[in-house]
Amino acid sequence: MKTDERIVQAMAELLRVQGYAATGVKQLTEAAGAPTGSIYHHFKGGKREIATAALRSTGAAYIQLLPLLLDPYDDLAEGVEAAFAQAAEDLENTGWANMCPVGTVTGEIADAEPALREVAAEVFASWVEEGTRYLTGRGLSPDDARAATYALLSALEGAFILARGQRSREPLLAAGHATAAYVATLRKPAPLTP
Amino acid sequence: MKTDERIVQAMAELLRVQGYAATGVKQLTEAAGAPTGSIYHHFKGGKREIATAALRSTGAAYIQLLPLLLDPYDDLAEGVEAAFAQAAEDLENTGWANMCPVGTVTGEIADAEPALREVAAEVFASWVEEGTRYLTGRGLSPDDARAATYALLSALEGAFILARGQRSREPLLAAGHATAAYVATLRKPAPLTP
DNA sequence: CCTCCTCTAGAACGGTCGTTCTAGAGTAAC
DNA sequence: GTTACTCTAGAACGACCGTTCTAGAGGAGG
Repeated sequence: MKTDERIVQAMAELLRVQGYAATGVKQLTEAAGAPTGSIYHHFKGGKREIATAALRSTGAAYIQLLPLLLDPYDDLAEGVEAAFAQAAEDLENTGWANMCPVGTVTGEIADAEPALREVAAEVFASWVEEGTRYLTGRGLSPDDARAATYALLSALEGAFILARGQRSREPLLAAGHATAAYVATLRKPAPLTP
Repeated sequence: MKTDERIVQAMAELLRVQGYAATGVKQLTEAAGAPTGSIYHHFKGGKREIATAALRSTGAAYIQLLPLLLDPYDDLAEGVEAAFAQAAEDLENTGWANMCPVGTVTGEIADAEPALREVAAEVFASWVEEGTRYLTGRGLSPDDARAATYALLSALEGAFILARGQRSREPLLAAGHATAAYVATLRKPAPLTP
């Protein structure tokens, strides 16, 4: 793997675990196995530029999980609940460290780092677009699909925070169950027209 | 207001807007109108101790909003949707700055600051306890009430992040609608026993 | 008046931050 | 061998961090 890719990946990992402000360049040099000189050679913009690259890269990678997780389930609601359960297991297996770097960073730097906030907004927007497309393909109306994507992402990001804080799967399981119940109401046939 | 209370309140405000790592003691002295000496006189534990006090104080204050927001609505689902809409309006009116300090800090420092993480976990636990009690009082079974509280908190915290990142009410409105739809399914009469 | 104590005030300190700078290793072309 | 260029390597730098320290202001009790 090329050095610049190693740097971006290491940054993504660090952002996911400890956020932007707490991640130092020195720590990044160790995690990426590249000294300061290399880092600033590849990324003249320094820490901020690397973080934006990491957020974009994460954004592209995570959205691919959506069909991967939901396609196996004929019943969409069932798939949603299973996806949250999977996330809960992953979180616990990594010692409650794994989270979504985009969510972590957004909460932290929304005001102090406008450039990063904008990149996070872009990533969220791409997720919503992709999620809407996918759920429309699963039979939801475009409006319902978009709202459901927002609801699903919100529940997931929020449950990550609670689960991580409490070191418990319960928030993720409860949020998954709730989101599944909500999605199930959307798939019911429209009420008969009078 | 006493100096120590001013300090805690200023810290809560700063945590809400920019998180723990990005909040400096110097900034706190300006926001609280108290010099360094006063701060360390009142809080020997320094920044960390003030942050824990701020989280606890916030935790106690926010949970009081629950009955305040939901009591006026006979229909629980309707109340939930209205509460999210209210949150969306507040967020926009403060220039997308207002968030929940507990959520912000938890995402940021879950690993780097174990003491703070533990306080956040306590606050979440108290919210879950109080929310479960309230929703049980509104007619839900204890299990449903607890799950619904987790789902509601998760959706709210997550939607805050998305809304703040995108500077849009849409995530909060979608999450509110979804949570309301889920709550509505819980209030339906139990299926007839065979 | 003096004494005692709480709290204010901010300068000073060591450490760490993100970044820059200088030096050299490696490699390909000629 | 020489040149040119990319990338590695880490020391050095100023700025700022959280914390500690010294000094004094302001009252309360005698």
